[in-house]
Amino acid sequence: MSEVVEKILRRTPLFANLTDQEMRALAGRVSNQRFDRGALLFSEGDSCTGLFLVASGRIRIFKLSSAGREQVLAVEGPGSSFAELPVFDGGNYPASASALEDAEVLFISRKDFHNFCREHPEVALKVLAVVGSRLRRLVGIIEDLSFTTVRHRLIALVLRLTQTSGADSKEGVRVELTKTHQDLAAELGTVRELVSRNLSRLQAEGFLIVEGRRIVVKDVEGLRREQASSE
Amino acid sequence: MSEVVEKILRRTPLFANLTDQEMRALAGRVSNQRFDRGALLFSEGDSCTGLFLVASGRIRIFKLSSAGREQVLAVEGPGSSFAELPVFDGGNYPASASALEDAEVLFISRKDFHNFCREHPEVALKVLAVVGSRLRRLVGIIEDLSFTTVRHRLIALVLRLTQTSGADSKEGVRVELTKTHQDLAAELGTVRELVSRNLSRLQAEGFLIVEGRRIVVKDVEGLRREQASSE
DNA sequence: AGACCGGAGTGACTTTGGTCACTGCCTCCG
DNA sequence: CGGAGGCAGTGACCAAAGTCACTCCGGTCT
Repeated sequence: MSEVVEKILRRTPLFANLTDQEMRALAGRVSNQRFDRGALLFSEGDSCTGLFLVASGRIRIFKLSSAGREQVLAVEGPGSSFAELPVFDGGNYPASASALEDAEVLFISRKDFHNFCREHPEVALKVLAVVGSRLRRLVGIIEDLSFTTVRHRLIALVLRLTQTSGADSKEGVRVELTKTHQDLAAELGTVRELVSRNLSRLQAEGFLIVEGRRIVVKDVEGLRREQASSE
Repeated sequence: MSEVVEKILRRTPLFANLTDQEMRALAGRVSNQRFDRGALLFSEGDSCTGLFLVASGRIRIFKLSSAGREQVLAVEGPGSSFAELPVFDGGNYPASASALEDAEVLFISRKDFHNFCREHPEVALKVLAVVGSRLRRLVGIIEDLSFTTVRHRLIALVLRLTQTSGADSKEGVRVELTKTHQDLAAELGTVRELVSRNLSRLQAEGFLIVEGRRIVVKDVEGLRREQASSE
């Protein structure tokens, strides 16, 4: 197992450039967990036991409202760490985490990671950098929620997908929605119905075609203009 | 000047328990700036030159939308640091900062602070703790924006004020709004008019009395119940 | 095949948020 | 003293967000 763990550690930016020896020391303290799709890794308010690293699959970090609505804060893929922060400020997890797909996750206990950072100042600085980008993302979410509409956010999400996983075809850029409308709603900070309606409206306006869980974007430029005009 | 600077540094949690010698080394690298009420310390997108510490006054960190609306992310008082993060991830400031009151601020350049953290791993860990609570606050803002109404947030703000700066009187708890409705709106993520209207409504419902820029909360328990019922 | 279930689409409606325009009220200042 | 400018309150709208209730569809389990 240890070699596998080391391979994964190498791939995570946090630990990318440790010496072999340091790596081995760290790997020894790491445990390995599996989660089925949909499983809960921890809930908001749980006391923080340590740091997680994603080995495979994707993990969704989210808030749950008392009315049952969800707001996604981040989705972390292989190589990403999460829950770094409660490790340091000693508080509880501020949000919940669940597996978006079957996932493998590495785990380092609070104490072990703490000590490791103390011995390796560069790692602490790396953590700060990672946390910095996390903070930027949160600020971005706040900006979106505070200043824009669901329509705007949906367009942004579609455009992002065309860039990251779009496939050109005769009629436009083909994009797979891997998730349900429910999931999309949680990412956009709204409810299922509004996702559905707004997608329909974009189709009616000729920007894209909805084919079940696949979308063909016919007018990428048009969407860009739409988005820019409401900013 | 150096002694004054040291006194302030002692008061900021980040550097509270350095040795005298370390403190002197740090103090030598710190510069001192004054800002008038309303002055801009930096704007979103500016490249990050270093870390700030508040010596006196309060600093407002906020986002500005293209439509001219503001969303406050944090208000930092004496002893707090801000803009720690861009220092480490090398990016630009993700938000703007202005002085809510006349303020004195200490400044440490990116490079100096970076080096200092490298030499003093405990400081890096402290920074992580500070950043952790910052992240918690941002998550709280997201939660509020995504799940609650303006009314709810306003009630929460009033209740917070009664606790931190409320003065009991015959008719209820007296609270000073030091800021304009415009400012409150920016903190709540809405517009001036809604603050005004919601305050009026709370008054009509008998929870409080508005007397210019002062509020007398007549029914703290009632407000608590209102808030709980919509969560 | 039939039953069931989760996801999706949608009509009708309510509530909330936001905009515009205007009024009135201070306070500061020439 | 009188005007200017900033802040606050409000009525009349309008648009976006959210709710409820239902239908439809496609897969899958038995």
